[in-house]
Amino acid sequence: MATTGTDMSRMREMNQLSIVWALRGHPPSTVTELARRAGLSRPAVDVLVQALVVDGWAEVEEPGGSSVVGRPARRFRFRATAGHVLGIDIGVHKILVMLSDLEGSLVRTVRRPADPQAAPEARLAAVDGVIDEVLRDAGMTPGDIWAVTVGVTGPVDATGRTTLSTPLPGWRAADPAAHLAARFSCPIQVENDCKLAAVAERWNGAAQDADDIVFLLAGLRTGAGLILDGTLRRGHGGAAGEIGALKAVRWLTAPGHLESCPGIPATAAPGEAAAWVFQAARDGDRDAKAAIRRYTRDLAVGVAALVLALDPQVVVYGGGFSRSADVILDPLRRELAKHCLRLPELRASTLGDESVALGAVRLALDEVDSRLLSDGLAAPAAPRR
Amino acid sequence: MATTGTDMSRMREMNQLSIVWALRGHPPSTVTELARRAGLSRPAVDVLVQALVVDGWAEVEEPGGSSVVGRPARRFRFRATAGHVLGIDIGVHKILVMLSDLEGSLVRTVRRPADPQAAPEARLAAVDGVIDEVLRDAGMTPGDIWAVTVGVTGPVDATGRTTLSTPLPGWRAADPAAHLAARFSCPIQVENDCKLAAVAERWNGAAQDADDIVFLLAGLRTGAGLILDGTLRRGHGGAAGEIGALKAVRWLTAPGHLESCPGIPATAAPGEAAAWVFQAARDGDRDAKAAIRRYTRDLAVGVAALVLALDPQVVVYGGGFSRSADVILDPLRRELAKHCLRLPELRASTLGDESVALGAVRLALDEVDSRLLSDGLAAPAAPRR
DNA sequence: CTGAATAATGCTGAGCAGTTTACTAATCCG
DNA sequence: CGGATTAGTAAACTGCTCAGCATTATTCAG
Repeated sequence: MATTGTDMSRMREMNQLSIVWALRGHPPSTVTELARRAGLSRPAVDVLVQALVVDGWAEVEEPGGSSVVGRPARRFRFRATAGHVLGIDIGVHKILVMLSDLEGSLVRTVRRPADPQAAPEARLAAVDGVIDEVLRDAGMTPGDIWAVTVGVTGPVDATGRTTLSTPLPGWRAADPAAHLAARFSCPIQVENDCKLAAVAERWNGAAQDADDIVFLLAGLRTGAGLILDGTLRRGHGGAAGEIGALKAVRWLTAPGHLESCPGIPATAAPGEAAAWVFQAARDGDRDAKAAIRRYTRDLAVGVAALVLALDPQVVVYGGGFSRSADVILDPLRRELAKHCLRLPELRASTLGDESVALGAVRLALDEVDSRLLSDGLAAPAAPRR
Repeated sequence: MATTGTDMSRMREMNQLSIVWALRGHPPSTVTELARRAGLSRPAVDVLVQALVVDGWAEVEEPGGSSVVGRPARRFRFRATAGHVLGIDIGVHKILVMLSDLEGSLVRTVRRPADPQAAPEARLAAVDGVIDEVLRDAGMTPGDIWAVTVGVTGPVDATGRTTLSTPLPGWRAADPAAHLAARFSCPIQVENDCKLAAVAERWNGAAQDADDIVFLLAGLRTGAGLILDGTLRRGHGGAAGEIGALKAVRWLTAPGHLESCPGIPATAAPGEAAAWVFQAARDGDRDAKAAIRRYTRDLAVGVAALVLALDPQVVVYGGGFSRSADVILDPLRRELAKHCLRLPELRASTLGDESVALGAVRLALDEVDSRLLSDGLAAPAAPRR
């Protein structure tokens, strides 16, 4: 614990930050309200917030129709558009780019299908194209972006590479951070998709109230992201949550139970077989229900391992299959109960397939915040690496 | 992130704390050295440290034989004896109580064997006896103790009970925190033994350099404690690390491979069978080596689950069997390699069976520190709950 | 033994940030 | 139009840190 000494300029910086924190996430506020929220006196807040306005971090909203007696107060608002961040999901089948302001409001979202077989260079070129489109639509340049976070499939090491394993063809040698660094001078972060989705569910999704979360990204592949004590846990080498690699955990073969269900029309594409099974189960099909039971039985072993290892409050079921959570959660819960000491809540994702990109946005915003805390508030500007 | 406003008195408090932090863990220091460490000016440090001396947090060491030219500097030292904490290990076979000063130096350690069959009341009475002995030897009263942490076997919930499971007879209904609260008015914490041992290994043991640690408490029972990003993780219900409850993980039966090893003398007590096998393996006995292989094969499944779930930097092998780590680590490492994506370092505990009590001391000290950070430095006194 | 050299201490004034208090300004309502 | 109410603002005050300089205690050379 390295408590470091403080002088008065640092104190002012901290107080200015506390005003920023009091402004954000609230409707436009009067000086009095800010003073109460930040625990400072009115005159002090007045001076600080004026400085924030001058620097461009805040803006005044001239008083509207105030229905109370007395002199109407100026209301100050955090200038969320002072900076923007990008959250990018590079998936096997799609590329999703989100542009967000500093408060997390999405300015622009563009989704493009991707060729599952595309080589890394082609995939990254496609990403560049989507980014260009987003920036053009928003009238921005790369210099306006303060942080970029990219979600990819597979465990991500400290350099932003996925050297251990990934289903994206050729991707083990790819270096998306280096690729983006050529265009963006701001901090660039690459992160595993499951981890980002977990972050998103805690931010805006199904687990906003929980501090200990296991997120399952369930689809034709299965992965997990872990949030403990409110913070994403990556593990020493960035490979936390890769319980699916354990042979005793049948995550690799679990979705096969769905695809091998009797009755699937021969015309169904590989990705559609599972959806057919889920629909059939909803309609009461016995074979489909049995297939789901087999799927959840295999899935539950790995989930139980995570639950027993981490004792989370909530397990969020997300990913492509989460649309069919209505027919999966109950069987899964029953299977889990057989293994666990204490059963956590089991919830369905509310963010669907936008969770990865949303989590990327959140992590990029966190990066901006941590720069603010360490470097203080100079006039708003894109941080450099 | 609730950044709160700061005024000048709070700033002084923080600076005083930063002086305390700069004093602790260093040899007696001059004002100049403190100023450098705390990032403050000499005059400021001078005033602050004098106040600390007046309040009893620090003491002056009159200059000894200084061999340098010039006026000899006063040297200040953290008054570690201003307060003390207790770390208590309530084991199945032993009770271990450690009295430590605020710097973590052990003042007094007393170990007593315990009856494995003792009922909770008898066990707690025995604990009281050991505590009395420790306090008497040190010339202290319960009022001199600032924090108490107790280690017990089994997952501990938020109230300090072990309602889920524990091998201590009748202990599920026991409430050691309430029992101790009758005598101590300071904060009392109950924690799982594996978790405490993990804390100790990071503090003073085999994993001081690591932030992500899986600690194995291996003996006739097997358990785990997790440290992630430098902090003990308890899980939402305090049951993190209980991977041994998973049926696919054969931790319950793993030690049986050792006890059923052919060649064990019939005279050996149950607890000594394992030790005999380890010694026989050292001497080259094939059966013993095979038994160890079977043991590590079963152990490795659960360890691999933890490693894959958390991706730690280090796995520490501790507990009763850790004395025989020389014949266990290599086979275990080989088995682990079969399961894991990335093999963490595997190390033997250096604290042996004192780790639980030491971890309890560390957690009690952490409790004191967090009180200091939140309540500030009044004159040193035992905090109340 | 004395005085120069050295290094730490202690003191004083300047500067800065936030608080308190009192006063002025703007609006609503009767 | 005046009183009530609330917001903004100026001045005095407190408390803190810092820089610089005088003071003090010690060593060492002559």
